[in-house]
Formats: sequence, structure tokens, C-alpha cells
Amino acid sequence: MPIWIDEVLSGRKIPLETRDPNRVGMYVCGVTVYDRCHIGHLRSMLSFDALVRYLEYQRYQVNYVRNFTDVDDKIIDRAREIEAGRDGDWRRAERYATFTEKDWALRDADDAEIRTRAASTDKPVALVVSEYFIEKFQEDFSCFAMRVPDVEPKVSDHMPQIVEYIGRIVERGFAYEAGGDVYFDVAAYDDATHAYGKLSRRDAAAMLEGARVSPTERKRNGADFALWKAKKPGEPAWNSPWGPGRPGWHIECSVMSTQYLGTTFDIHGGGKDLIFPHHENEIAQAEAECGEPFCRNWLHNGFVTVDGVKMSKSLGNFLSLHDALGLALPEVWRFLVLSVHYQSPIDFSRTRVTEAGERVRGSVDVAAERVQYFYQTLERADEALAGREPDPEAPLLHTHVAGRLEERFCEAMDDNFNTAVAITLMGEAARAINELVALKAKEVKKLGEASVLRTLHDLTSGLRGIASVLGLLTETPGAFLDRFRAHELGKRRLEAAWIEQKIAERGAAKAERDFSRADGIRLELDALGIELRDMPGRTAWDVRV
RNA sequence: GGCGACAUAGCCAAGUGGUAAGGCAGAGGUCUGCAAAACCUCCAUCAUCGGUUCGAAUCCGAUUGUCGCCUCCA
Repeated sequence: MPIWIDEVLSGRKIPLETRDPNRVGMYVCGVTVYDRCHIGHLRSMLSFDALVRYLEYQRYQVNYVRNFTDVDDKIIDRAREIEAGRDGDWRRAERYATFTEKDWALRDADDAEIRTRAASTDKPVALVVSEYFIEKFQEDFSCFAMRVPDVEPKVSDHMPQIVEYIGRIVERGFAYEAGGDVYFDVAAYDDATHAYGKLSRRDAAAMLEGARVSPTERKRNGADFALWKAKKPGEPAWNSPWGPGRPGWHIECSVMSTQYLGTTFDIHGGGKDLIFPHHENEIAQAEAECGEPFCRNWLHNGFVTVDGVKMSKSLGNFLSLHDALGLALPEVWRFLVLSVHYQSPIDFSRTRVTEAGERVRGSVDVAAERVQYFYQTLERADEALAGREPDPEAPLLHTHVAGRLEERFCEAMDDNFNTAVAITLMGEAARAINELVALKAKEVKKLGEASVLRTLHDLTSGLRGIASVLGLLTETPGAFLDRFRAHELGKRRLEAAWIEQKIAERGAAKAERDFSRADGIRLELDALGIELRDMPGRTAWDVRV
């Protein structure tokens, strides 16, 4: 069965075809490391992580490359701001208008650390900035258990290759030097190939027509873009035939992707916002350089929105990964991301009360509850199965679910990686598990004890199996649920020991059949968001999300 | 202004020609000292209008609305 993908270059749903039927070469645009990451980055990383995991589950050998753009205008800007210090005018720039005190605290702490590091090295501050944020990237993402890319190339490590690559584009007549800069010649390229704009579906002629060459500009055409930028004072620079300078944005991805994956590699991914100009220009550069098709399959993930508006730096409505982890556990974020199809927007929200007084659950909180539900389900199943050996010959119950879980999972994932449907299937399995666990002895007897046991066993391992392909439900329930409760309690500044003590008091009251006192304690805890569940012999508790 | 996407129940969200998955919220029920959890049942004809078709949420056109890209962005 082929995997069907909604491919952006062709604009259609096509079966995934790879150069080698058993291998996939995949390049995903990573981050430009000039600041902390936010949940938009997280979404992109997790979406493609799930994709890689599924491909590997389908026995593809995936060569996964994800870059760091560590030489860039924004990084240089950040370095300048750090050098200007905390009292610099930059602080009043419009892009910081939405910064809160908390944002500034983190920002200042990062800047101070970078300043300290820069003081003890000869390196340009800009490179210290990028090194620092690569470190932060690894730290912030480490808890998400993502499939580690096979290569994480950095621009600064590929200068000779980039310079040579640009040289070949110039030689072929698709780029020109102007005052130490080198620009890609969109007109020349489009004349030769009629291909400029093919990814983003733009009309190259119209773009060229609309643009004017201003006398101060070095560009021949407004649509041209820099492959190499001549050094300006205070900027990091590398040598090149055109003088000292640095690469423009876009060229690094063409160079590094083809270096590690070859020309015409299989999958190129990134956020939708990269389609133009970044990916369009990557294609133009790469195909200008070698005359061969660049990448066959282009996949783009949708945005994260906040209150329906795209989350972006300039709007100041972004949630940093750092803050995100304070709100919910990594697995909850993974669940939230995968519960929406990768191409659709995800609206991030927290639980709020409307003007009408209605409580509307936020997407993160709903995700947290679902993850909790799944682990609680597994915990019940594990308990029910403990020390019992299922008979694989016993007739299966719930055959639509139990017998077809993996098959239906593959159907969903083969259809353009529909993780949303995959998660629905997980829900079906969990419901069936709960139903079996809750059966009474009489009902078990009627259905056949061996059948119940076997079905429960199959469902549980099946659920774990498909979930783990997506990087979900891989922990032991106890470990996860403990952490989950600790996290929720932490948000509310409550202590588990205090709650346990209250529960003990209530237990004593119950033993004396003093139900009004017992109920009083229940209400007291309930008001704090603690829910009690009386079970045979003990009282369990949960934190309401 | 140019290009593009989307519009599914109170909220979130699958579904690209055959008669609307799932989740949250809500209602009823089983269970319970009372609860909770879990499970069961109920809860939409798919923005509007027109067209193609035996048949459309799914295709085409128009309208309205929302959003994105065109400048940095996952």
C-alpha cells in the first residue's frame, strides 16, 4: 500500500515515490537561531517527527536532515542589541512593544549569558548568539523525545561548499556579482526554465514586471535575491571570490540538503510560511546550479494560531517553548499537535469563561485530559492483566476494534499522515479496554473469561503499539500519572502530602459513617480542583485540568 | 491591490461523489452512602445561492465571511 501525500509542488495528492524504494532522504527546515523557540517551531518539529516515525515504522530507512541557520541578519541584529546593552535604543523598537516583564526577564538573562560568553572568546558575538540558541534549542526540545536527525548541519560549517555552490550558479549565468554582493538572476533563470514560481504558484513575469530597479540598489531586478552579502562593519564574514561576506538566506538549505541527500532527494518539509520566498528560492538556486530537479515531494505544516490569528514574533502573541512547558507536559503538547492534521491550523487556547459565564475548554487542557485518560486506561488494563497469561486462541471480542487496530491505523496514516484519525482510533481502543475492565464477574463469564482476557491483552498492546509510532503512551502509566499530577499540583501550589492527609481524615470519617464530615472534606478538595474517587479499599485522587 | 487557502453541531475537529468519525460541553442512564471515574444512550445535513450528477459537505460558478502569503517567520 502506498503512502499518499498532499504534495505542494504538484498541488495534488500523489503516492509517495522515493528514489530507492526502501529509503527516504528527507530535509526539514529547522530554525534560525536568534532567539528561543516557540510552539510554532514545536508544531513543525513534532509534525515531521511523526512523519519520520511512521516512515520508519513502514520499514523505510530514513535519512533525516534538519538544519540550523546560524548565520543570518536576525542573528546579527540580536548580537548588535546585546552589544548595545540593556539601555540601548533597540529596546524601544516596535517589535518589543508587546513584551511583558516576564519576556524581558528571560530576554535579559539570555543576553547576559551571551555577553559573558562573548567576553571570553574571540568569536564574533553573532556566532556566540547562534551557538547559545542552538544549545537552548537542544535543551528545550530534549524532553520531547523526538527522533534525532541523522545530520543537523549548520551554515557556519559549510562555507566552502556554499561559496563553491554560488560560484557554479554564477558560472552558469544565473547569478551576478555587484559590489561584493552576489544576486540570483530571477529573470535569467525564468527565461531559461519558466520555472520560477512553480512551488508558490506565482507568476514570475508579473513579479519581474512589477519590480523596479532603484539606482541605489545593486540588484538588477527587485525579484532578485542575495546569494552572498558583502561584509558590513561589525559583521561576521568569510572569504569568497567576491570578497569577504556571508551567505544570503535560502542558499544554505540548497547546499546542505543536496550535500547530504543528493540532488532530487525525496521529501522537503517546513512550515507553510516558508513556501515563499524560502523554498521557491531554494528550488531556483538548486536547479540553476545543477540543472536537475531539486526535491520531488514538498510537505508543509500549518500554523499555530492564538485566538484564530497566526502566532508570530511581530505580533507578540507567541508562546515560547519555555512557557509552554510550564503549562503542560511534553506529551500533552505532542498529543495536541498530532490531534490536528498537520496541514490545518491549530488554535492554541487555554480554558476561559465566556461573558455568558460558560466555561469553554482550552485546547491544551482538553489534550491534557485526554492524555491522562489514556494513561489511566492503560493503568487499569495493566492491573487487570497482571500475572495472567492470555490464551491467543480464545475468540476475540470487539473485533472491529481489537482485530483491526493496526490495519486501520495504517489506513489513516497512509492517507497523508492523518494523525487526527489515528488518535481517534486510539480512543476507540481505550473505550473498549475500559468497557472490558469494568465488566462484572457474571458478564465476564457470559462472554468467556479467556476471550475477555485475550481481547483486553490485544487491545492494550495494540493501543500501545500504534501510539508509540506517534511517540505517545510510551511511559509506564504510574510514572506518567505521578508526573502529571505533580505538574498540575505545581501549577496550583498544592502539596500531594497535604491532600493525602485530607483523604486519610475523610477515610476515618467514612469509617465512622460520619458522611457529612466526609462530604465536607470532599467539597473542600473539590474547590481546589482535586477530585476524589472512592475505590474498593482506597481513595484515588486526580487534579482537574 | 496580486496570489492562495479555508468556512462542518455551543466549542475543537476528521471526512475530496454514495446518504455526516472522534473529543469537549450538555441531557438521560448503569454504578455509588453521596460523588467521581468508567461505560451506555441522545445531541449537526456540512456559510449562502445556483449548477453538474441517479446521487455532493465533497466537483463547477457566484456571493458573503475569515485567514494566510506577497517583508522576518515553523
